[in-house]
Amino acid sequence: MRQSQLFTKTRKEAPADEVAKNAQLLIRAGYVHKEMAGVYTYLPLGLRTLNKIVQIIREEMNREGGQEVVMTALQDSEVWEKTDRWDDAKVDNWFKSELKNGTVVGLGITHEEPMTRMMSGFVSSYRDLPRYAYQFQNKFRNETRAKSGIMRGREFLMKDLYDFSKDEAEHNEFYNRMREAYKRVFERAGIGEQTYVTFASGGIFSEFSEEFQTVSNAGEDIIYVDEKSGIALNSEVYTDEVIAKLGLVKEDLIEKKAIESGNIFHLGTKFSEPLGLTYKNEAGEDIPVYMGSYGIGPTRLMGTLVEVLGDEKGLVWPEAVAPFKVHLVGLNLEDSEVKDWAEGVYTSLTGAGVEVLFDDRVEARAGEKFSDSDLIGIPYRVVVSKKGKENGMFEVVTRATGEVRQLTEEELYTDFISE
RNA sequence: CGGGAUGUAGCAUAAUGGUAGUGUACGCGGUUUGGGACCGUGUGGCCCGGGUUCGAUUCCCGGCUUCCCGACCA
Repeated sequence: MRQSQLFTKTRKEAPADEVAKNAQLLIRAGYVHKEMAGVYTYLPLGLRTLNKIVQIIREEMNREGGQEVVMTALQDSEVWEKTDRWDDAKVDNWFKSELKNGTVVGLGITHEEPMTRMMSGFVSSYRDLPRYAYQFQNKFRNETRAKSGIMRGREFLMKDLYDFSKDEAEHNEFYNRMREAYKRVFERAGIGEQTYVTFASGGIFSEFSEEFQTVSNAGEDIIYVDEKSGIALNSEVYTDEVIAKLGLVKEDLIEKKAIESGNIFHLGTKFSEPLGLTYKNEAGEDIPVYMGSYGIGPTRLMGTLVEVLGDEKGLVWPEAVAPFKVHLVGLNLEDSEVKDWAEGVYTSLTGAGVEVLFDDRVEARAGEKFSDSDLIGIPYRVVVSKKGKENGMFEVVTRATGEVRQLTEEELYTDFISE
């Protein structure tokens, strides 16, 4: 993509109404646009990154047998009344509205209910289980206080997967696979090292749920980490009893702030029973389906990456989620020879399938281009200039480390295309 | 939802009971050209409603907005 055609622009100053690092940098770099408190639009660069995150998650879900669907945002209140999650006294963050005929509807806060009801049309025998369905879908939550930029919004993208298993053992087997899948997601997104599987309060079907907590000062949660074992506890279950049960020693636990970047949960028959999702076993008996839920918010994950990896100059994206792999920065483009050379490199790289953002702006000065490049945070900056043209070299800068290399055109192609 | 702030140009800010200045961005002219360079010039603005007042962007009341602290976050 040519930067001269990109409709977004960078800004030197962050908006006064954003304090969160993620919002400041993402807005300055032109990745997101704030519509309202807690509601952000994803712009061309931001959407590319968001889609990369989504794709990583999708691949890992598919690998474990997940089948992708998209459920509706608009929700029928009836199904939620059956599980007693419609009443404002029970769940207070619904956006509610009604149809012209008076039927009461809401915008989905999560999708256990409709997913369970929908599956009841397809599951009737033990032969139909287990099954796994998931989606990427915008959730709406009428939070009393949106904050932390894109980390806690009123409308946000969520991946939610549900497992439909015959019994607890079958569910647990899948749950364990999901834990590993989640680890792979965070690893691939570039924050595996900072992300801990964390014990948290469970629910009626299990003592614990597990959260994926990414250590960051921007976090809202307090966790206690045992660095030797890599086990962590959420402060909500930080008791002597739990510590002993997990075989940990209190003195070894280090308190840290962390962002909840994912969650896996045992649901048991909490939804299948009230919604009538049962199957016939081999003896012909009706048995409620045993369920679990698995959530990751791609938009929150994007914010987490900014919080954890961004520096004073701007965004720093891991290659796997960067909007482009290469930021081709053209200097001295008023010189037609340099321009032709830069265009040739752009054509060669893009022709070989390399994602390139080409800063082809003729009027912008070098300093501005470098600052923009740092802010936008693409992993590799390739500088084409008159100086470089004269000795046949490109300057290649790695954004994350600041490493600078001088490569010939051939070395450049070897480096970026061969893999 | 309780408490505290806030609202001036696309963005960031200043002053002011007599209709507002600066930076940046943007347009034009020129000098520059590897880290947001410079000179000149121009366009562009007081959240909404009510009250006080000869006169309100300014003071008062209400609303809304946004932010912060707390509560909440299934």
